[in-house]
Amino acid sequence: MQKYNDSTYAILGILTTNCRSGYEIKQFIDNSLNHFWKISYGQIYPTLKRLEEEGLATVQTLVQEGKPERKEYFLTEKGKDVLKNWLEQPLTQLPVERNEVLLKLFFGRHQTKEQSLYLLADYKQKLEKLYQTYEGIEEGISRHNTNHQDAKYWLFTLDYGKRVTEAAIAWCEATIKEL
Amino acid sequence: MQKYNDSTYAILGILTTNCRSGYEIKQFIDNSLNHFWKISYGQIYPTLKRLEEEGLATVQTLVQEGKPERKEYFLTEKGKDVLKNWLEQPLTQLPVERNEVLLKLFFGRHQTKEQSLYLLADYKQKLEKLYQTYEGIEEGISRHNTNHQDAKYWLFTLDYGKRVTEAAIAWCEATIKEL
DNA sequence: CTGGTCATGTAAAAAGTTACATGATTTA
DNA sequence: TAAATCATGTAACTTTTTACATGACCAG
Repeated sequence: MQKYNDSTYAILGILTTNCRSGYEIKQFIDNSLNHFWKISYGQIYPTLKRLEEEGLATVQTLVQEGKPERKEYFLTEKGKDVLKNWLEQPLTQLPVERNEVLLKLFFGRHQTKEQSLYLLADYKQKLEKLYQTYEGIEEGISRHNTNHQDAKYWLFTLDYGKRVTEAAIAWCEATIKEL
Repeated sequence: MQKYNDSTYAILGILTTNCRSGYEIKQFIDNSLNHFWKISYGQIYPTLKRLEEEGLATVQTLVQEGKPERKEYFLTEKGKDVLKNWLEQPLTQLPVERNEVLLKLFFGRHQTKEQSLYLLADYKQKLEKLYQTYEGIEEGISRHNTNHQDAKYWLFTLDYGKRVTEAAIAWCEATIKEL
């Protein structure tokens, strides 16, 4: 079976929800996936084109009154199979999570203590804001999608984000003290 | 001031340690930076070339007996300035950390419960191994570089890795229970 | 004599971002 | 009347990985 990159699988997965057009997919990503996967239009449209070319999806062009044309994509059986197959594979290796703050702190000897403290304080603040964003999304899902079949899994991913962010905040605090 | 990408700054930073050649830089990255930043030869050599061309570093070619030639790079004042300037800037925005496991779990409705459990168990196992790797590196630094000026900062970054990995492991456990 | 270490590098491909172009409708 | 929303897409660019090429030495 041919291989695709993870962003392609993400799009394949999103097509199982009721998002059908490139525009809708982008919105879905920005609202629900953005904390662990983001994709730009520059990737979405060419990918959708390719999915169709390779028989993983079919297109239907809708002409709407007062709105631009809209292309709706639907997974084919082949597309569903490809997605299912990917879902079954465990990940081969943990990806390296690039972290600019750690990179800067790593070379902290070339900075003043104040600069390092500022770097960490700023990072902490951004993480706290992120945590709040997670809480907001979580609440939104809990309120509006209680009986949505996917909601359970969406909440799991948010819980991950919260826990990891919490740990990072605690690290900031501890490191600020130790500096 | 011209902008460079973060991998360039990483290389600039490594040149402040006593790593001087592309080969040594790669080793340094694999041993010390790998948990939050990795770079391939395909990036290192062209970057070093560029650093020299733009006056951020100077080269000295060493002819060694019984070994290949070795190019040693040294930061210039300009190079040091560029590094320092970068270190001073706080990060503009938190990067999105792509996570393949979360992406798969997000579409967990299309999997059996067993598959999701397997995915999480496998992820947990990999995280535990990673945690042990961190402990190993930490011990190595504590033992051999106690009085190295950089050691303190290196240990901070490892602490980050440990804390975040710990949180991820706890999430795996909680999610496995809740599934 | 095989595989590892030391050491350089390049070419091609893949992956991803950014900026642009288009244009109608709706809302403030 | 300005700007936001809906909706498509591409071209150029940047970043990064992968695979290849070269070659000597040393240890098992």
